[in-house]
Amino acid sequence: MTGDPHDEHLEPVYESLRKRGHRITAQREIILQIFREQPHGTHLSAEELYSNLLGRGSTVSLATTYRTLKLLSTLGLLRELDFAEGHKHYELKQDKVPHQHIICISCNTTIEFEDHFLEEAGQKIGARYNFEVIDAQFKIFGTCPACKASPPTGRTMRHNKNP
Amino acid sequence: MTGDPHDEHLEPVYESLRKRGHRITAQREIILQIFREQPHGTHLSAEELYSNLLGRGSTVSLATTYRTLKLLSTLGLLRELDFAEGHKHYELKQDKVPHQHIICISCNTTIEFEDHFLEEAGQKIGARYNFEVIDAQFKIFGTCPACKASPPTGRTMRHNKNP
DNA sequence: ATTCGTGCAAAATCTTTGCATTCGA
DNA sequence: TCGAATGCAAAGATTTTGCACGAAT
Repeated sequence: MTGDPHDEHLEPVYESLRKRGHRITAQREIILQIFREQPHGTHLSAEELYSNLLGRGSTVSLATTYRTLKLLSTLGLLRELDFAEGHKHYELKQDKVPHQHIICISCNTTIEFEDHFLEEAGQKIGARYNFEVIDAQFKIFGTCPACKASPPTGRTMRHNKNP
Repeated sequence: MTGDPHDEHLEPVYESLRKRGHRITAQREIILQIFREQPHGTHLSAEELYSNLLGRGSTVSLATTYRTLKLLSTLGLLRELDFAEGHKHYELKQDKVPHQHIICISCNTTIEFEDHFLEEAGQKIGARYNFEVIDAQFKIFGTCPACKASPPTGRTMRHNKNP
């Protein structure tokens, strides 16, 4: 994209780390790399990221995976998303317009959409309360067309867990 | 408020339960009762609700507490809120304008605000995708004025857990 | 009478942490 | 060098579940 791949450490992402006294380790680099490779809008859970890491031969531990996700989220480099599934998801925070989510509480399907107004609203409202805004998330929970048509089962519904 | 307290079972809340074949049990009643008694905007975690139950002599089990919270959320009677603290919070869904939240990722303080536009936006966007909207949540994560001024510690920050 | 809901306790998930070692600045 | 970061394994926290009994319709 920018040309020289060795400019990496000059990227704002690494600046954010350095600025606050955090070190740039191989583990943090590869984790950020994985997020960069994801199609825009992809959100990974800690386990998914960990599997991806193992898949490419990395020896990053699960503990470090969690620690890194938390750190990067705190720094505002990742968005921490919660779809009420019992675990969190993370995605790289782009400079572009962030997207928001619609989540089906029956099948967990998520649909993404962009909305400039919501972004601005987050900034404005945060400013109103003197908050330093890291991320604004708009989430719509409901039932998707498919699940409206055919409920999971006739009886007590259940979220998809281990299919 | 309305007059006759025995109209309870005619309330829309109970209608929602019956309508879908769910029974009205003493456990569900007392849990709903507790939520009704909370000041508007209060959000309880499962454990907080459970403590409240025990406090008033109820013998509702923690398992039922969880099951009821999930059921009532699915029915749209409660809002399930996630402030990235590792556990969820619930609040009674009022007919009034729902409020949204600003959360400090450092001290976990939450501030509430209302915004008519956001409510409408949730409905409209959901409709655009043919979703049956149960709840729309706008959350702003950031650092509150106090924490901006005095970071928790000089070193690695940590969320408040068991003070 | 049925069928759903509950309680109990065990289990499953997800995440965090203490400590010794390793590594980045 | 020297504190920050990591790996490992164990612990913690939160939520779910199987089963037998009790309750609501």
